[in-house]
Amino acid sequence: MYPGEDTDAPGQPPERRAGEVPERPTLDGLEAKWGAAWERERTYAFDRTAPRERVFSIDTPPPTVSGSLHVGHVFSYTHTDTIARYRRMRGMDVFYPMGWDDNGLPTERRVQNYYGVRCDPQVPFDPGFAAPTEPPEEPLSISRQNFVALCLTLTESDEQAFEDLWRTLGLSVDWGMTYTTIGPESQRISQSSFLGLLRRGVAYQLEAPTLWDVDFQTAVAQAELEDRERPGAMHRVRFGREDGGEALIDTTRPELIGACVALLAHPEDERHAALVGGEAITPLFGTRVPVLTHPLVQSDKGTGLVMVCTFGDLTDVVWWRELGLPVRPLLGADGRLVPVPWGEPGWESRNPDAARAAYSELEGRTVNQARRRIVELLAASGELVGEPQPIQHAVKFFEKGDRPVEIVTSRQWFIRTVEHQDALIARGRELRWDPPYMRARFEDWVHGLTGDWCISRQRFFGVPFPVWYPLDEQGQIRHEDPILAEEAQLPVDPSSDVPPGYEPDQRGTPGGFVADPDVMDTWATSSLTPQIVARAPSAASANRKDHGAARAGGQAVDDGDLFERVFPMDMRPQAHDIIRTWLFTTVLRSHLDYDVLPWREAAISGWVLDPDRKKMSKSKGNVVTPIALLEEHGADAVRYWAAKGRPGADTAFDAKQMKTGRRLAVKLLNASKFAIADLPPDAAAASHPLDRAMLERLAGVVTEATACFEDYDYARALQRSEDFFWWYCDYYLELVKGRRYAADPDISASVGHALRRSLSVLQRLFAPFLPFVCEEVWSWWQEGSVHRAPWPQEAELGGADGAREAAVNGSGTPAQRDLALDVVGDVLREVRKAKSNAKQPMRAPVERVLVRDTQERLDALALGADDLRQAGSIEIVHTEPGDEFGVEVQLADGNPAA
RNA sequence: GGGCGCGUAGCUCAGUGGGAGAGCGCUCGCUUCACACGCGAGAGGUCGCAGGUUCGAAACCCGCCGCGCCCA
Repeated sequence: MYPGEDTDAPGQPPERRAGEVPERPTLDGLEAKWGAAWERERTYAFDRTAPRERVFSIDTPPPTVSGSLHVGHVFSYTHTDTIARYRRMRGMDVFYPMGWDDNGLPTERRVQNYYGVRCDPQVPFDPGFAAPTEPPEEPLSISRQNFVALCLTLTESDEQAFEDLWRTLGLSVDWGMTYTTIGPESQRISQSSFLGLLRRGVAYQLEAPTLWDVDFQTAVAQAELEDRERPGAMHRVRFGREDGGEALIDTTRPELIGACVALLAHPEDERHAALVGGEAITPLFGTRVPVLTHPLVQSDKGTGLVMVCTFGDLTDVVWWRELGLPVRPLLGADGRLVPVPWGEPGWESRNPDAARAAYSELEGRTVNQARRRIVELLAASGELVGEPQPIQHAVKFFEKGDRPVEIVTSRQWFIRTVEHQDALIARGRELRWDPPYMRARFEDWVHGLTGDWCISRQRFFGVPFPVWYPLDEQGQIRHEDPILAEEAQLPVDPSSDVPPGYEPDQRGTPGGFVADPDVMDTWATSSLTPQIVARAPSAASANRKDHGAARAGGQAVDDGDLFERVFPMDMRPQAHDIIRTWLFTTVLRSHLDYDVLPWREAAISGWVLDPDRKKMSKSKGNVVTPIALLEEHGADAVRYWAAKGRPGADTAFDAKQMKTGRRLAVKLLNASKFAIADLPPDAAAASHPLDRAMLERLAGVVTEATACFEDYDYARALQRSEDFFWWYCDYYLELVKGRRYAADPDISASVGHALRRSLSVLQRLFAPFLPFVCEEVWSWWQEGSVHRAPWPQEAELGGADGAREAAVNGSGTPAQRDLALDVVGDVLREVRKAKSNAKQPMRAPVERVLVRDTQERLDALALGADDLRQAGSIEIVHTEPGDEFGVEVQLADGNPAA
């Protein structure tokens, strides 16, 4: 029960009031109580009038809205929040918005499964459409507009659930600044940036070989690929020659023999030198193909001779481009073999009838089906040499896909990246990386770029390209002559909006226009999160780069100079798995549009692994839901576990750490209650040597924790504070109990002073980690929120105060006082051990203690002997100089115990 | 194949040139006037292996083994 809880109306949390310490403090309910208070008092609101030098801006990762947050999110977002809270207490105005990444394939997939629908752009819009209450057996085909509406509905409820979870976790986000990547502002900025790139020739459209997912039937980007080990087979196939000879090649993709356009050998491979320059003839299809050389051919693989197809893998694309080979595409967008005209130009054959007959066995089949069949055909014709050899090999998959990516020629939008490689490496070196070794991943990725970034997707729930195409008099699309939206129009949906200079009824008519049907890759928008949160002004007609860094020449939209106050931002927190996607693309876009880094620092967090050190994933069934965690342990305890995870390091999920965190939070409640309830009178300064020594130790902790935070080492800051706090509770608080309850205010006031100072500092030291319990204990005796209180400083603890030093007599030098804490602690431990060995309670009286130690340590002991006697219930403490530390304890019952 | 990281007590981890540590778990004890969601005490380690540098190595260097990730 909290103060005032029973008198306030239900649902209305009690107003903050200082000075009341509950009889039985508890952690239960603190999340709801203080979550509501922070909202009411706008504790974390960003002050838009703050000058840039006082702003600390954070480019928070917008979590993908496709179901639920998992414990890995809780982990890394907590790291960011500890930094945000630290900076806020340091007096910074923290710009800390939250976003939701809701556009893109994950949402489409979720909507498909949740409602049992599929998007079919051919289906007309149904204004009265309502989603089925139960997903039907067969997916329902619905229009693009209805599909997008369902996506918006579902993401909205998901986003509310996400926000609730983040509030319960205690993220100190300004919830008045939330954005979504499908929202109008994101669309405007995304389209505006795209148009700028297009005008400057940095974005371009090209009909080209493109990585293609045959299930989603969309282009995908290099960054979205992953290798998966899959079983395959190496087939040795005999090609013919005009002179009747043969050429043997090895391939894992015999189904593409019909698409073969050349054979290649390494230029220095003597074995095939005679063949090079001549021609070979494909089996089954009888097509003549040239035999050429290229340095990328690996002579040690198979026969050293490879076939180049349209297109079996990315290397085929390189060869096709560099050797100027023709195309012979066999694969359709759905991953099946398309009909082709054998015998006609481009599909020449020595025997078109045989080619047609063989191909009829393959046409319309999937890649796998065609592969099985062609192996049978090759075996029957004697052109398969030996048996296929089973192998394990890495196959490229779209990271969200179920079948290997294919390479299909199609018209797509690209952003130039390859020519900026050097500049991007240089940007990566300007950036501060935490931990520093993460930069290697960025450089690896940039060095490995093989093509420009394909940003168009043949999907539905995304930001559309703000582009239409004119139709000529025959109704043919003139792709080379796109009509661009005007800045003032943005955001536009070209499928419903009309381009400048046209009428709506000209859509799809000869001489009229059609919309670009594609949407942007989700990263094409996510890469602009700094611009989105900062509400980047439109570029208008001028391009941004012409106006210099971070100073767009265009008109402000509605937030005036917010952009200039927060951009470039201070920190980008994110996990290491999306360095090649989110981090890379954000650096790229900022470089291209503003010629500047988007942020000063990238703080890279690790993953949460299950106790077997495997990545947590739904398919393994080892996912822990954050809500259950928060309910079981409480937000502060979960945050404690997260904050123990060092920057960049993967961390095993460990509920025991949460129990430890809860223990710490409970300890803070009880220690605060002990210290604050019936506080002794205050003094101008601590006069007792042990009080002063404790404060001096704490000053050292403050210095260290501050340095850790400045170095982004929140975990060590917590560790140092915690180490001190447990010592403080176990030794200091026990030692001073006698003086704390002393009737003489001259004695108790020194403790009163020390307790006030230390508790205040400790509550603030823990505030970034345990925001709920710290706010609770702070509210018992202080005005305002602890999260708006100043970060503690050494000077508060009177450490280096020369005047005060002189005013207090008999408390030794700082070194002697600190030693006194050690020696008193050592002796107390021995006394406790004696009682423990004698199976006596700790309060059991001790008749006599003899301490043998060096004179220096005995002198120090004298400074705290009174407190030692009290804490150990010791009658007399004798000392005896010696070389070795030793303690003899005489318990009051007469039995020597040690 | 290249790169990065990791390997310390049963578990999770801290410790970067000079005493091998913490929490949890385990054993024993204590209803001590803030706290039994507690307190006290104790047991437990050849610091992955091998070599080198050094007066001195868990730490620095070299090699190997194992695990994870990124890239090809």
